[in-house]
Amino acid sequence: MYCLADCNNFFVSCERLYDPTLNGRPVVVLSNNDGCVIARSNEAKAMGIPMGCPAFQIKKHTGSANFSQVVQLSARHTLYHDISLRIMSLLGRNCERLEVYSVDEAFFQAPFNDPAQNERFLRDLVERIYKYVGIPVSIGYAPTRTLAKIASHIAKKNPTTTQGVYGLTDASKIASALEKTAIGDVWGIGRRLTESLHNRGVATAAQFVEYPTSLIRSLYNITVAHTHAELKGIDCTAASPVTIAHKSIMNSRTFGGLITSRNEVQAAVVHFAEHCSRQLRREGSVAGTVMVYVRGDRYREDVPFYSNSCQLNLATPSSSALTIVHYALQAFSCIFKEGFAYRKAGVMLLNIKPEKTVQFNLFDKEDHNKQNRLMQAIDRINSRYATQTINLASTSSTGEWKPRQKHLNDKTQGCLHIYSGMIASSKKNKKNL
DNA sequence: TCTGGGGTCCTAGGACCC
DNA sequence: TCTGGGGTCCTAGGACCC
Repeated sequence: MYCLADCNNFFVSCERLYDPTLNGRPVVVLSNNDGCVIARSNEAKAMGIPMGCPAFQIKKHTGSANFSQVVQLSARHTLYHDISLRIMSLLGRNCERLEVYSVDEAFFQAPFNDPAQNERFLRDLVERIYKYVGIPVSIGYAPTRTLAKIASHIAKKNPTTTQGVYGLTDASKIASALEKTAIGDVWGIGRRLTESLHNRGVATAAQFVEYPTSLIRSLYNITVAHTHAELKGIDCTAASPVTIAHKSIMNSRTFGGLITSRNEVQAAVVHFAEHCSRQLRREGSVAGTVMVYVRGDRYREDVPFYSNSCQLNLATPSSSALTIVHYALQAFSCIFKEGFAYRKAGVMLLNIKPEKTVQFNLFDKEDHNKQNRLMQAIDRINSRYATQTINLASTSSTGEWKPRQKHLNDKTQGCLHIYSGMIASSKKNKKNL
């Protein structure tokens, strides 16, 4: 049996943890640059604010009377990440074969064969997460991951009857859940597939399951066939590895405004490249390819649009910031054109492999070791003091490219310091967790 | 005025090989 | 008139996820 633990309205719940005045109010958290809605409280959902809605369109959905009630907050991803780590580590200590799927979701195996025992164990888990971390969580369990997803939705939508835990444990429960699940709400069925299935008269998960497997396979691809099988209770993901190394690492931002200065866009690219290389080192990997892209504003019709990307292969795979930045700058100079206004840029690392598996030749090896020691020293200093204590000289800029964050919550400013204190003090209670 | 960021997997089609 | 067949590898683009 697969269990799925899913945090309720995660980013909003994190904000409420440090600012209880947000409880009971319609709250939305906005993406970088305060662009789109990426999390909503139940109250905000009830007002009809859709996920991904551009911030300036919120009013259209709520009406002007309700709009004044809505609290908009700029995202604080560092905080959310830290809270996520606490939840995941609590789950890891209590559950078998934990697979962290995203910042607010994780799969694990149900510990018992008996449904009543599982139910008790999972309810206790939900209570403990709320007690020790303060975040409400829903847990669903079922024979496959896709069904566990549906079960967790049911738990989330019916908190009073389920107390946050719901199991699809027998055929009749599964059949009734599939009938009530719209096809577009099934994990793996997105907008395009929903449209296509609607055209074939398939509106619910139950109708989808009725479709013959051979027909699904001939009309769609293997991924859709897997989703189809999983809804029937056939596990298609058992062979997937528990720990998954990244195959690509990306860092990019939409700028706070339109930028024409070469220096400023270049500073952003250097910043992204450094950030990517830091993550690469954390994972003990090296990259063989660096890709850089720049683009204008796709929504503005009054300024000429330009978009381009360049990919370069490294002579020897590396994780050194010096090397990655060097190649990123080379790629950047191939695609940057004066006379255009830029709105976004990004760096992507590809051909990633574990450092241990790479063969260096004698001369590379020496250089590699030298740079490695330098990077380790810089990483140590930055992790001890602050991320930007030491950085490359080429990153200095006026910061014009940095995204806007107009809606940071004053009450959660500095909460990371409080938070570190909580972690330290919680160590005393470790055996209770 | 204002429209995010970071990933994965699959497929079709082209290039190339014998 | 008739212009192979089978295989691999790579890439771009589409679709999906949170």
